[in-house]
Amino acid sequence: MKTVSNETFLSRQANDPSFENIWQELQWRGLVHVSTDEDKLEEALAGEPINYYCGFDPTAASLHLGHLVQLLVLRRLQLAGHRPVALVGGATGLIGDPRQTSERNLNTRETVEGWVETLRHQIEHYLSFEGDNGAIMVNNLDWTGGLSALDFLRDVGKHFRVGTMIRKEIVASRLESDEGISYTEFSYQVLQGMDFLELYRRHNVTLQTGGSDQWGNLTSGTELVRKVEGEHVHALGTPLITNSDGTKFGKSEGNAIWLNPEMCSPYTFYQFWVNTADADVIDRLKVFTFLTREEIAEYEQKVANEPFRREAQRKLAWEVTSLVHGEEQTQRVIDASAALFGRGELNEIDEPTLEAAGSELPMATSAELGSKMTIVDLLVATKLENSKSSARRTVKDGGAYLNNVKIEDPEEQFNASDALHGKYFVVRRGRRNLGFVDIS
RNA sequence: GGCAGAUUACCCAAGCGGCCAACGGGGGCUGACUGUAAAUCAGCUGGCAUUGCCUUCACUGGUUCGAAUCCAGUAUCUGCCA
Repeated sequence: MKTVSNETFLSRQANDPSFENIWQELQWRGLVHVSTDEDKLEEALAGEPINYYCGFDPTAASLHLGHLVQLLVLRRLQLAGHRPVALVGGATGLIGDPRQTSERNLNTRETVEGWVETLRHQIEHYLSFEGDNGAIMVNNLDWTGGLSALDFLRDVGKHFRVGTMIRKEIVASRLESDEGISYTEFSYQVLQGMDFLELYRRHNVTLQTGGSDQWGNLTSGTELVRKVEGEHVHALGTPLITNSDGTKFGKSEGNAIWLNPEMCSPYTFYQFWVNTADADVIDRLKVFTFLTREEIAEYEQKVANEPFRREAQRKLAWEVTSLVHGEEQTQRVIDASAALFGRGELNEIDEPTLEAAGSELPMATSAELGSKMTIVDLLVATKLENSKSSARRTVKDGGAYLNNVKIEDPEEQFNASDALHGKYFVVRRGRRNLGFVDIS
């Protein structure tokens, strides 16, 4: 989706000029958790443009919010004049980095190939490919795909000490767990190290960024470049984004917040941000928006003085949703949210507005329902519930609403005469989970 | 290659022949209270044609009136030995 208008959109982004340099700004935004020699890195980033990279492994059909943090770090550095190299892990995605919990199931080559393409398109949306420091896109399969196992062991393996490798935090914890770790996943850090070396040689890349959970893999690269090329290159690890209440950031209803609108609707995406807790909203503005230090300070005041207005949450949701889905789409979901969450009566909303709002929600049509329907049928058809058992439970709990009216009888039948404008139902589960049914 | 042990629902984890759709905790959902926030308290948390039935305790087969629980084989993992 790289278009001219995308470049226009990107051209409106800017770093905060009140900072002495980009390093200072990254620190203030809370984006630096660990790094190699801090003074030298700050110096490098404050000086002549450098080339830097971040890798994205195709382990799913879309990037998610964790990746967005990395994309924004890439973009902020690009805005500071440096050249980003975005790496898609066509090779590393075939292996999978070790996770804390358990060994991964390998995906097929075809699957990974497909995901490489979708990730590529997603990444292109966030970086500028124009101008002196236009981004470069690479795939690590290009330099590993043709490498024989023997060459790999002789040319690369020799530089890696097993003692160092097993001391990496993630490897050590997996070794100690009941699960253990396969040779495949154990080798992941070698592949990532190779990437840094390769990019240093091809594009003079001297900095790798990534999540702090990737720290072991990042240093694997800096060490390899030092051993082979005698050069001290840099690594920067961003902190894990956490919620103040201890829950995992970036999930809604147990599902990841994906950047792909097919996998997470813009409406759901927007709602996710609007629901950010007061205690977290300022941190989120720093990480996920280009608002300046001064602007964020104003929102901090607003959260402190009149939290019930939720202005910081609304601003955050607007900024991030338009970054990912565009302003036009964002305006549509805001209008939908206003109509459906409004205090007013649903049947006072005019038909076009209601229809537009509904189209942003999980939707069902009469084709999926009979002429007679119960609240249980409607909850399941709109996918607000996975099963009738679970829908019945919600009704029993008192959390089921049809057109803003609580429904307490799971057997009660509804038909067109109960619908808004004779054809629409707004189905709700709990306080804020909405679905839409069109029976026209 | 040898020996010993493990495999339970989203995660951790109990159960060791019937009282097991399976204790407990985490997570999640819903309600009360609210500001589409947090905290707190309460209920719920396999499916369906819901007073009943069906599928589930790694997999396949067996013993038994009856198995998550016993036996055999298979797979995967862990530890020790080689």
